[in-house]
Amino acid sequence: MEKRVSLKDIARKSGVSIATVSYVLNGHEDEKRIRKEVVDRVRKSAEELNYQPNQIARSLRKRSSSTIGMIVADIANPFFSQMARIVENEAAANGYTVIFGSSDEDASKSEALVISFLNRQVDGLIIVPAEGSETQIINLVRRRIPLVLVDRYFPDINTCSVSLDNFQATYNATLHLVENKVPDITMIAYSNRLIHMRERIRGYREAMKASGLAGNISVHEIGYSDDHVNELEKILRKIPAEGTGPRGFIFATNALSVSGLFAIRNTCKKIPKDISFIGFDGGDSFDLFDPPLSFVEQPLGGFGKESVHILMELIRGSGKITKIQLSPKLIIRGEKIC
Amino acid sequence: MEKRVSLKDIARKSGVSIATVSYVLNGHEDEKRIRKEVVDRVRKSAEELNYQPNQIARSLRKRSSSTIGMIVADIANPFFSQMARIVENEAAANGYTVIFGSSDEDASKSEALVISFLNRQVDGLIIVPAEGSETQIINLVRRRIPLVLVDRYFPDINTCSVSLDNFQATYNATLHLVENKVPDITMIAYSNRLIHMRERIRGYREAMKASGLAGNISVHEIGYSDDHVNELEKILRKIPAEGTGPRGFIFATNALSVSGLFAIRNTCKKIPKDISFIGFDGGDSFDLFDPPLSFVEQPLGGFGKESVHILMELIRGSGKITKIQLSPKLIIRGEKIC
DNA sequence: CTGAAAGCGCTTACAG
DNA sequence: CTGAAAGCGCTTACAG
Repeated sequence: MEKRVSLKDIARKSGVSIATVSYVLNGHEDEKRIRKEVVDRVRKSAEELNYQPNQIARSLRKRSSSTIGMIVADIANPFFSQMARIVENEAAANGYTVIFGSSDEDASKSEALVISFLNRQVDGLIIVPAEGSETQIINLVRRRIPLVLVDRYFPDINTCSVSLDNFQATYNATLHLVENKVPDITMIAYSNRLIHMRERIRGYREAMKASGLAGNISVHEIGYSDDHVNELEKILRKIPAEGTGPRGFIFATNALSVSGLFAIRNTCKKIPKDISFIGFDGGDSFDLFDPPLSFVEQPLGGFGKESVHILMELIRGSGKITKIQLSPKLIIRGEKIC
Repeated sequence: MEKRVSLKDIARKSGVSIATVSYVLNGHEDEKRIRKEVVDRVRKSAEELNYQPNQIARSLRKRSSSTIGMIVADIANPFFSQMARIVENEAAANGYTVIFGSSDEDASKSEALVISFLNRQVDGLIIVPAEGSETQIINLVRRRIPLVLVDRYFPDINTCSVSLDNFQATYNATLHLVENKVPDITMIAYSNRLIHMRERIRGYREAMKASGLAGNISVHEIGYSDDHVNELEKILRKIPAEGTGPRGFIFATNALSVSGLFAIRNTCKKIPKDISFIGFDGGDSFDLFDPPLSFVEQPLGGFGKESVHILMELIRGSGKITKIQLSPKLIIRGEKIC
């Protein structure tokens, strides 16, 4: 690589000190009362030399890198990559760059990323916490690292967080099916202790109870590393061929919803005749279905914007702990298009 | 944030100089012939103080940040987010962190990202170049910045690149339809001067000519910012109701393929009865279709791995320009599942 | 065997 | 109005 031009080069070229150049280029010429003539000379030199500041040097000196770290479960997953895109834009609007990392829902991978990001002196972290990552989160809180948890949080740890009202999400979804005379409703979830999953399951259970269907409660918790489609096919095959109507299925995540669609297709069940389907998050697969499928919509834009917004406040020094819970929207569809 | 422990703290605690601590912690204790006893003392202190190196300071001194910048069109697009994930993993395996940015296929946004990343002293760049970004790429080459272009490249600019054999991809796809007695084949592409698009279109054209179907050549180039689905619906509605068989459609990108599926559904055309469909890249939407849809498969893993691999070589100082062209795979499916 | 010292490229409190 | 100087936390050529 070529040698880069530094403040020193500009200083030499314009016959002033490095300090003066720094003041001018950082817009402190007024408070430092630099002569207009000098200001112009410096600006011109910087322009001519095509000066670009070395952010690393600046970061070291300012003890702030204008970088934030974001840890998601898997950046290849559309739910997270869409969120990442919004975070990227919001951060850029605030003059920040984002480093991303994928934890694969694994606490030790997550910890390695946290350490790597902190060593790179990120100014703050946005984390989709993995199961079992309580210790590392507590550690961050203790060290007063600006931190926002998103999608999930730990009820016992006092941190900023942006999450969905997960209880309401599945509660509403369940009620919707009940109102449509679907009494046999199964919830498909991950076997995961994290709050977002527990709340989604609880929402379903409470709605069933409230509808007098406590006896029909049926929750399947699938392991993260299981063969989802295969597990779901097993469940679907157990449905008696002649029932009293469609059987309801509510899926607790987008990945499970899509696996559900595969299992339904593979077992030749039909939506809506055999199955009343409610997925989680949107996606082309839901929209392309005819009739388009119903789902719980998550406010992705809100997740991204709020988390950056809160993090910026924390970085600027407000010690305020903000916990935001966004409302889900139940998108109901059913009209056949063709 | 708490004050971090530095080499100085360890030096004081173990009663040696900062230099010695640095040597020990960087594994130079043998070549510097540090006494075993001192080595142990330093290691123990570092451990006890829970020392974490400040990468920013190290980067400034070493003039290398162990960070690479990757610019894609849109990280929210699964094609790019999947590639990003592989790049993340490969880079991590080499001790590198990745900063991502989305250009939205806009040369000026891309340039802003390039500048921002260089100011952050990235050691190299992996770029999915936007249309019209030749100048900035030439600039990078001139400055000898380690650089790998991926997905597309500029034939007139001598850079490392990893791309698909795009000509072969659509050539094969077209021949496949011809062999299946589908003579009326339309190519749906972006109106874009970039090589990957031109080659995909050329592959189709040449295959048509080679099959004696030059008279049937039909290419639709859709603007990036147009309403794709709407444009495609217009095209589909022009197909005469009673034809001599299905009409072939080959889509030049994944986004276009998915828009195509929406347009087909919206106009109530049926695959495979009315339309022989060949998409680009995989995806749940293709797999969920019954029968599953055929498509040109891109070696995403290869894109990610090769680009990081080549970039690492460049960073290590090999001046070798490597241009890799990966082979597409035509995935043909058609058996109805239900 | 070990350390003093220079220096990476900045910013900023302080002096004049 | 402007600059000398210290210092952010490291690495490394050099001296002894």
